[in-house]
Amino acid sequence: MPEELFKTVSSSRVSQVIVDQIRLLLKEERLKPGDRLPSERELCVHFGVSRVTVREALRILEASGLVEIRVGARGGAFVTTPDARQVGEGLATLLSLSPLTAAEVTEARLVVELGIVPLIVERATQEDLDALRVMCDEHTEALERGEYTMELSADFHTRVAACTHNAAIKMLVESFHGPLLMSLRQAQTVEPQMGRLGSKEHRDFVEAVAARDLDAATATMNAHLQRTASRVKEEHAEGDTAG
Amino acid sequence: MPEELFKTVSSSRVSQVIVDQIRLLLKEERLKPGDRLPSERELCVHFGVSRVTVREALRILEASGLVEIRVGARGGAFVTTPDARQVGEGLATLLSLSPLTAAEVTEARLVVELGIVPLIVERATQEDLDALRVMCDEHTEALERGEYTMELSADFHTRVAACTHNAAIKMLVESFHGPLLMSLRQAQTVEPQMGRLGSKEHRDFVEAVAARDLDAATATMNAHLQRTASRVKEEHAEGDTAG
DNA sequence: AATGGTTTAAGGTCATACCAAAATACCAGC
DNA sequence: GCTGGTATTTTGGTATGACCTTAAACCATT
Repeated sequence: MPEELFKTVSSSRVSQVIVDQIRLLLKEERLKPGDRLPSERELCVHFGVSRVTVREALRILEASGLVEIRVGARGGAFVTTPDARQVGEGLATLLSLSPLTAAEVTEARLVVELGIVPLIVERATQEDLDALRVMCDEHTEALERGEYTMELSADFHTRVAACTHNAAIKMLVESFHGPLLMSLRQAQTVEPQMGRLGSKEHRDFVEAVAARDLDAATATMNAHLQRTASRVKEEHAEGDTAG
Repeated sequence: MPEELFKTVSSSRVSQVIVDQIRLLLKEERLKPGDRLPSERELCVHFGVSRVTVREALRILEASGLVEIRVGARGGAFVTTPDARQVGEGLATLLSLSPLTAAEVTEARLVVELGIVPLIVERATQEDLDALRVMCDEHTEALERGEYTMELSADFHTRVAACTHNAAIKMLVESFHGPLLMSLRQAQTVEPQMGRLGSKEHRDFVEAVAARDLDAATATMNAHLQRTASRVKEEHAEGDTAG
């Protein structure tokens, strides 16, 4: 008896069916960001299910980052505009719970951030360069005041990624520097000389990009990232995999 | 009156509080993959809330890919082992709804898959090479039978990424080739000569890696990816950004 | 005009009941 | 003794209906 005759009876949850329907509407753009779904009670009669079921569906959609739920009059479920921050955050959440070592994530980061240097050298606009230079100045000042944090460094790397003018890449790098993933790395405080060196490398990189000097830019970024990587490794005392 | 006296009362959702608590247990590894949470009714009395609330919390955790819910006796919420497939899927869901163009994603993919070639050349084991060769043979056969699909190609790239022996990178590449993201790209069917050429490039790449020839491996992969990229671009008729 | 209460629409929570599915235990029949 | 069906129990899934909280809008008083 060919068992292909019987399609796996998917007695999936009613709430899941509702989720799928709404998700489909989103995909087909029949629901656009900012739109408001009917109220829970309206959805009940619309789908012919109880409010509990509708609410479960909304919880799932909310957890997936597809809708945002506001209470009060004029409240309801609103389709969210999917921004990079959210995507990166969701990614980071899963990453932080997956069995990845800090060394692995750092290496992945190294590949990406080094791989995009050619794009940056090629595409960075004057605006990009100005913004980066301003950032470097601010960081120098923060350093003087002893207020230089990893977060500032992360901001720099994120802004650099934006120079590719590729939203996917920007998103990727942002997720590497996301808040949740940052907590993975213990090195929140930066020793003064460390920060000073890192800050100088940032500035050198910007100038190399400004000069459209791919080799110099790559070399600078490479040295910068390798130094960070080795720090992560020694912190975790498992620096025996990489050659 | 100094208004700092009053701290903003945060009356977040009860279900969210429960989610946070369980998430914390996961993060602290007091709950490990495979563990089973108490039944819904037990959680009710434990948290002192109603079953509806507990269920909403479970829906959120389930949607986040942290637990899996099974029905029946001995059912309940089980902590999932976070695997790459799941991570990639969640990522792809958001990506497919974010305003990323296929061209952008393709470029990001190009950066990553090209950037990891040095790692692969350095780290690929004999097992890796054997597996890749077997894969190439199978693909050739599939090609003869006219059964060569994009999925097979995706499998190859995923297996290649695994040669880095870095779970983060493997996960990243997998997410690029995930099922949902695949649906973004229309090119599901592969024209015979296209598949033949791609398949040959796969094989050339493997041999270059086997010979530990970084330049050849990079060049081969680059050509292969560039060809794919240009196809995506022409399909979307917006190939005017890249130089 | 500004303040403060009231209405109203919406989500948030609770309690109870019943249904469905899955694992187990048990029991009849061969 | 083994097989196959049936009952029970455990657990999630759904439905109702009620009540509370929030936030916006509306209105009345000063």
